[in-house]
Amino acid sequence: MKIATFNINGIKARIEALPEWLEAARPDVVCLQEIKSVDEAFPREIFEAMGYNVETHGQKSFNGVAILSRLPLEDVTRGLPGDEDDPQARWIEATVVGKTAVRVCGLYLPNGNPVDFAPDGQPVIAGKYGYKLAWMARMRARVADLLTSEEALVFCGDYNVIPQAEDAAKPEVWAKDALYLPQSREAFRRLLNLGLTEAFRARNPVPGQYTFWDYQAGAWERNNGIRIDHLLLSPQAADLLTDCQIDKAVRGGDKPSDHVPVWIELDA
DNA sequence: ATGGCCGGTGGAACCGGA
Repeated sequence: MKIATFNINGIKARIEALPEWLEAARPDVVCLQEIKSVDEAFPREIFEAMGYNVETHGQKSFNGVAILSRLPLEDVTRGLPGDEDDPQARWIEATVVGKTAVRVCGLYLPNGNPVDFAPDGQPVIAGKYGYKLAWMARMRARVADLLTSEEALVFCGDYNVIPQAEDAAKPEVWAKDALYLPQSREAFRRLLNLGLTEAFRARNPVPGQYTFWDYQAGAWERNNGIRIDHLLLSPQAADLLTDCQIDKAVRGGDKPSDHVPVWIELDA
């Protein structure tokens, strides 16, 4: 079972590039982030015609996540538990019914910038950065809850976290950024410490592998990237992991997203 | 990580992104 994550930065803008990649990569399941569309406006027919079941959790203008799957999807839920008043569409779950059932959670973790700093140099945990860290705490609670089921779990998406220095071409410039602050990286490690395996790092112990290159300042041409799109696996899913790759070439295609797909192969 | 972009909104600038 091939499961991918892809921040498409707008479904309307990627209406050609996304089907092209699906045709070439043929994932069984793909979690999309930043669909930037309400559910009613998502062009589901295009993907249904390609054999995918389509489940969306969108909103107007920003954010929005979706799951496309060639295999049946069951028990679809929308929204990250822990704050019923959160209007931002950043979380969707579904159980993929293959040889082995896999619970797939697609997520678009808040960016968190800009960050304010106190006179002592510490980041102020408020505003957008406060929302990011609170969201990560909510996610941790949801992950812990799901782990009690002992099923194969995949948490994939745009985490907006650079885990380590080797995951950025120029780590020094990110020192005061919400994607790389110690508090963000600690919260990411706290997720891993629940017992999750970060699929790419588990299989590729090489630095300088990125999933995002900014549109500005020739970042792609200079390979000035960061690795922020991740797939985290429960022990039951990690036992089935046979491969994990970044589809870097997608960034060099026509009208690309600023992110590229990352995928795993599970023996499931 | 900014000189340099892009997408969405709404019909011109502006916000949000990372």
